[in-house]
Amino acid sequence: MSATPRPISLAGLNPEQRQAVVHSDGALMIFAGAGTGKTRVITNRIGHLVTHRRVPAGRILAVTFTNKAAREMRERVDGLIPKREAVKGLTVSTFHSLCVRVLRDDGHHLGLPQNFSIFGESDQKGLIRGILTDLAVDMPPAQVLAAISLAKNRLITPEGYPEENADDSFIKSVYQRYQTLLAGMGAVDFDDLMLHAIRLFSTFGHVKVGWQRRFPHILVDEFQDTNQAQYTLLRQLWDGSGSLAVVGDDDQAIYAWRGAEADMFARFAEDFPKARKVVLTQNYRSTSRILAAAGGVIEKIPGRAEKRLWSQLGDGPKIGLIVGTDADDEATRVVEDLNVACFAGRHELTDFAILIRTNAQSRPFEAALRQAHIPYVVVGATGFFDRAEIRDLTGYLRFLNNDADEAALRRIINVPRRGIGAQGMAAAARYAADHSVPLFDAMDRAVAAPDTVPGVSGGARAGFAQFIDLTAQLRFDFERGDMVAALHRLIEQAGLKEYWQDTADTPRQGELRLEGALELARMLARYVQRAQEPTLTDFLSHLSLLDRLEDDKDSKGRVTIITLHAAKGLEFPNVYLAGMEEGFLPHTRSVEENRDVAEERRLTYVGITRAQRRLVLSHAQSRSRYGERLKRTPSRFLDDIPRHLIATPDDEPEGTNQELAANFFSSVKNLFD
DNA sequence: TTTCTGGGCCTACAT
DNA sequence: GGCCCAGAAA
Repeated sequence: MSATPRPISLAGLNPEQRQAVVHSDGALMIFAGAGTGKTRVITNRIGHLVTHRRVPAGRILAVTFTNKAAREMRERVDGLIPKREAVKGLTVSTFHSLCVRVLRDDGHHLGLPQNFSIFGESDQKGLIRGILTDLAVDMPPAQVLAAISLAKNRLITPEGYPEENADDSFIKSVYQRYQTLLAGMGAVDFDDLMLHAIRLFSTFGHVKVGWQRRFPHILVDEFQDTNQAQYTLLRQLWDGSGSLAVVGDDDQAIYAWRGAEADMFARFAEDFPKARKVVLTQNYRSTSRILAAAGGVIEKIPGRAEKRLWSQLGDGPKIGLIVGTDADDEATRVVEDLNVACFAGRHELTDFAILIRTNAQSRPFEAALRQAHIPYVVVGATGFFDRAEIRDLTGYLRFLNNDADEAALRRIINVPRRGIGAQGMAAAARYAADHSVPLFDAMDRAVAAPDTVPGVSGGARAGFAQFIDLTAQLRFDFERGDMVAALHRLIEQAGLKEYWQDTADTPRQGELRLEGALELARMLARYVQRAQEPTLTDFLSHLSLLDRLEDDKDSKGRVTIITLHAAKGLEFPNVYLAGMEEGFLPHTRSVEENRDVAEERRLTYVGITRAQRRLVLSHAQSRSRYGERLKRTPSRFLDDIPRHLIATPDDEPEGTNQELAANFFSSVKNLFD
């Protein structure tokens, strides 16, 4: 037993923050405007529970939006409580990670195998594409998938899916079939993680009670972006003993398209009428001008609950406005400004972020930064896991973990080339469907007894045989021995290394692929070292649940390019909000679909409030798309920012000429020191 | 006949 | 980078 740690000090907190931290049992809502010290409140609340109220850390669950946020929160709690042991057993995780844990432990009650696969977006699309092909319907899989995903986030089962019109009935039938296929493969998709956990808790009371007892104290970050499924899970998980604290900012709700409800706080207040309310309004991040600009944009939302943020950080510089003739010009001007500001203000490159609406916007900025020899990171763009070699390797790992995982099997069956094509696979699939056996069994039979599976050519049969031998050997390697060594053998001996080199466009690309593969091997090695009981299943879960924010390079000494959605929760001294024009903010899709532009307004608000000191808005007068030149108009939200906050060409930049000159000479001098 | 290869097209926001 | 289609290659 560890000695009781010394109670943490609450001296640095303002009165509202302190209320939120020391609130005892029951429901608690914390309205935390941008930059008002939300994470501080959560971590201090955890610290307070542990050190003042002697709650064992293992009884506390903190739910965050991303794994990255979870890791940061854990680190901050560690920093708060010097006695490490006191926080041992604390659970900080995302909803999805928590559900994986629940389902690995207790999913067998639902008939879910312990080694179930987790399907990502491309697996889902592949599955849907297959169904649509079977039904001879020509339709983009993404559209059907979006409908299914939205239904799941709203807790609508295939049986409960509406049949009001032909479209609904069609989606319903695809949805039903999709779920059957997933179940047959021992697989769940991302949304299912939530749904299955909910079903598990509602069907098996004793399982629910077990988890409830485990976490009497629950804290939820970014509560405004919780969807119906997540909220339901939360309500199942909390039995009313202990405390349930939800923290968030309805002005920063930007995930309605993912099934988050318009006003989660209102729902919470209805469900827990006795909930204590705390509102945090003192902003510790931004200058008054930035807050005024943000306020101008957000205040226009009809029916919004007014809360005025204030700060003591002074006016700061005026807000910059950069207008480019086209996307490249916008980027060039932004980078020029960034260069000067970095130099004049004696900033680090880390202090700068370029915020974009869509990933496609990053290209011109990357080009301009490269041209200026300024290092940068694009956060969460084409992720590590989208790379061909990584998908090949994880395909193998997934198949070895669960040989019913058809998506993985199809990915790797002809990698490296084994002479198996569409015809061979179609023949095997036909047999599998006719005889209700898994696809892999059909392949196995085609090899063992060639005549039983019609339509498989000699070449394909030889390929199947080769694949079966290889995976049998690999499975043995992974189950018996050192997983890291087994992965290296897979890369070296299964022909993948040669395959990646041979199919690369340039030798350099081949090298990069091998490096990518070795990076995955290092990730496995790190996992094996850290985990108490390393398993392939568990490692794969970790990989599936990694968020796109996590695989980014260290941003030290680099400018950050990041989407508005991914930037939520972050802050930078200098922020460029790019593409402030109709089409991006608000996005064309939100206008076309006649959706509420309020969410676009909130997204702009999120962008503005990332800035600590200097904010620059930029837009382009035209953009070319598919060779076409499109004229662009400035965003309507620009009109909502009070004119006097925006710098005119006559205004002095942050650094005066003298300062500029002084900095120049001192940096030249540094070169010689 | 089946697999392989090259070129055109397209791509919100993401756990 | 993936998908789809057309034509080359085995």
